[in-house]
Amino acid sequence: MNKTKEKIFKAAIKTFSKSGFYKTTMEEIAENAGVAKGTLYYHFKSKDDILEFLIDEGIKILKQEAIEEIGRLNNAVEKLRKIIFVQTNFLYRNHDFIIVLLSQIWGHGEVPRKFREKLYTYLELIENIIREGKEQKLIADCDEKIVAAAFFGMISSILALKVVEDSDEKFNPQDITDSVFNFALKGLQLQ
Amino acid sequence: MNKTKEKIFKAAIKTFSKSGFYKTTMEEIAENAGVAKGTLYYHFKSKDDILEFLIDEGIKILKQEAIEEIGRLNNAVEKLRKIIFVQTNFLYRNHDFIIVLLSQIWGHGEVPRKFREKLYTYLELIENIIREGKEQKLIADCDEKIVAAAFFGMISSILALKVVEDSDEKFNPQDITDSVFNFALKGLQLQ
Amino acid sequence: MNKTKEKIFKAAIKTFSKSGFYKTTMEEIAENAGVAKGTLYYHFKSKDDILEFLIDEGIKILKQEAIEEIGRLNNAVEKLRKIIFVQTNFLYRNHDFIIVLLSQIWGHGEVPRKFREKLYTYLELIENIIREGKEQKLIADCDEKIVAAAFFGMISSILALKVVEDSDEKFNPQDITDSVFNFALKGLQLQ
Amino acid sequence: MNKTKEKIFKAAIKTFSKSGFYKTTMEEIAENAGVAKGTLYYHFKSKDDILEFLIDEGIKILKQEAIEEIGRLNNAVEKLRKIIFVQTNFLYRNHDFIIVLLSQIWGHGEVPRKFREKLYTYLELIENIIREGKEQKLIADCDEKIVAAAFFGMISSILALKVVEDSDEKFNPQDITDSVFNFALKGLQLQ
DNA sequence: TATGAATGAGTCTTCATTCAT
DNA sequence: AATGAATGAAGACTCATTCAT
Repeated sequence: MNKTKEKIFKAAIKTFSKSGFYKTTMEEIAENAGVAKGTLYYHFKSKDDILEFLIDEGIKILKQEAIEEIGRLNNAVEKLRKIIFVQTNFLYRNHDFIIVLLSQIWGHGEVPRKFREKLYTYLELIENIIREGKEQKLIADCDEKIVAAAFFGMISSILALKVVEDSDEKFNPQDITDSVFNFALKGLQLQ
Repeated sequence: MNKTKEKIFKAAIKTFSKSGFYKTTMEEIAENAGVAKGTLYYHFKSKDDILEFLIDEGIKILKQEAIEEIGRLNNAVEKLRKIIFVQTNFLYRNHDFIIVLLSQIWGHGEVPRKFREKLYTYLELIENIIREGKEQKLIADCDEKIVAAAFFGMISSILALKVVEDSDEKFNPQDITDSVFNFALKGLQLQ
Repeated sequence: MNKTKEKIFKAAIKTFSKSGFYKTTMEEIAENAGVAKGTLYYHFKSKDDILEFLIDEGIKILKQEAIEEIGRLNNAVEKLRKIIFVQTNFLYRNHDFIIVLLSQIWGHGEVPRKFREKLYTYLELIENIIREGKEQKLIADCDEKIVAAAFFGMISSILALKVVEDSDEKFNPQDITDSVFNFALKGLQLQ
Repeated sequence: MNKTKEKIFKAAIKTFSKSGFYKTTMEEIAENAGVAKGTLYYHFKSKDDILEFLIDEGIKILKQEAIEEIGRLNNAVEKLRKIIFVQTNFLYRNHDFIIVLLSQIWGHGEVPRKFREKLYTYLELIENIIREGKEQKLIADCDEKIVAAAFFGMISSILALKVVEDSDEKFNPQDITDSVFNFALKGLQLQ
């Protein structure tokens, strides 16, 4: 990704998350990127194309980070803790990305469907860990697909609802990871 | 809500969930409702107004159902199980609503913020139950806000991702409720 | 064709012939028609659609006039004289139309091809007369298709080149008809 | 005309005739010429300039060929036959040129007017021959301007309508010349 | 209550042209 | 001589909204 394209990329994420995809105009993106409107079209086919590129790129990076961190571990439970941290941390650093993503993946249309497909490639990582954990007798019987969806939705909601709202100082990736890990692994119920 | 207004209301939910709020035109809503475009403006101030009405109505009903079901119970854990069921069941019956909601609540803008405020009135129900459970020594120490957000995101994601995608016959509200309840209360880890 | 559509129709012909199809803006057409830009799109799908409608309509009228006038006659040579007059007269009254038509029918593209197809339905009238004349032993052996194309091109050129250029008072439909008829029937050569 | 300029020239004719002047982009011309977009501007002032150059060049060559061929003859009727052949043959070899020309010379605008002026210098050749023929008592009384326009329109139409459409094997310059000559000199009417 | 023709502000997109290299 | 990234003016088109009937 060359210099100009990256400026556009960053401006687009910021602007989409601030105003939403549809209320964002190409004019605005160009302004925020410090280039002329026509330049956007030199680097991207269309406004839709910017969105797709942005979601592609985001999920790709999230997946890469997850794969790298998980690779070194053997224990499925430890992998889960790690993946919670990676996702939390990534969304914490890129909360604009998660806002854009969450605004675009729902619905019956062709576009949200396409974006969900991309997301699934990430969810599969989680599913695999769950499956592994069940084989290792570390994780209880459950439907991996449901659990993967639950993980994604849980973390994203927490981050998107919270990050957007308050800027609570104690609201940091490590604390959230701990909360979510406890919740997800041990459950809420006192034994 | 009179007959015509209800026709519009239903057409709007269906159309928003199918094409998204922005790609949906007033023309389309009118067509699907079987009325003329002008009629929409007799019953609603604007397109935004239809959306707001629709989200208001949805959250109001979800809350009502939850309050009714929970009212009879004392045990916080049972209340949680119930609320999982109510939300699952509601979203199962009204998956178009959750699609619309999930597409609109994220972002820094004034509109998503307004909708989040409405959602919070529902999340508070969950927070209260958690708090109650902690007092009853049934539920472990945790951050209620985070847990409420987690519950909402978890269930919504499962429903929105699944319902839209496959039409798995065994994918029914009761099974999902059980899965989610087990997951949330006992955690994934084998003891 | 209702009142508004007709206003647009007339403004479009005038504007296209003055500035050419591509240099004409929808704004201009709207101004000349005395309506708002959006109104154009209420009555026509697109700028291309206006052009197509206009060419359809023009050729339809030209054909109707020709058929009406020819119907009463039996002699193929008289029919030819009549058709020369009809075409000359029509183009004289609608010189803006012929300018638009002649600017659009050439080329390998899909659009000019479509317009030529429409024109052919008129040229067939001429071909039939030629064929008839040959059967009646009034007209010499020749290729009808070539002659029909020649007739059309000859008359159109004269009208388009002349009408546009000078406003010669003696330049009237009847005189041109006589010239063309003499030229076409008797040829240039002195016997 | 150097090598690069000629590549551009040829690419331009081909592309203009294929897509029309307005739908043709500088990008396309550059691609078809195998050069970069900027290079077009090294050799031509603008897109309009390419068009003008191309029409200038075409008419210049047509005129040159006509003058050369006619020069050797004395008889006006033979000159006419020759000029029909030259024009037919030229347009047959350069049908892309005639398509471009015919698409650009009509209309009230400044540009088509300018191109018509260029065309007139060719039409004058025909007018002169007619005038000469009348003096030689070989050609009947007629309006030279009208006849010249008729000749041009007739031949161009035949070529442009036919050449573009079918690739009839018997459709060759010599046969067309014969048809047109017979038609123009002796007329259609059986004596 | 309901209609639908008309509106015009707002946007995406195209593309000829420029210019530093 | 040639390149191609960058520009921004211009234009087609959309669509929420209005209003006379």
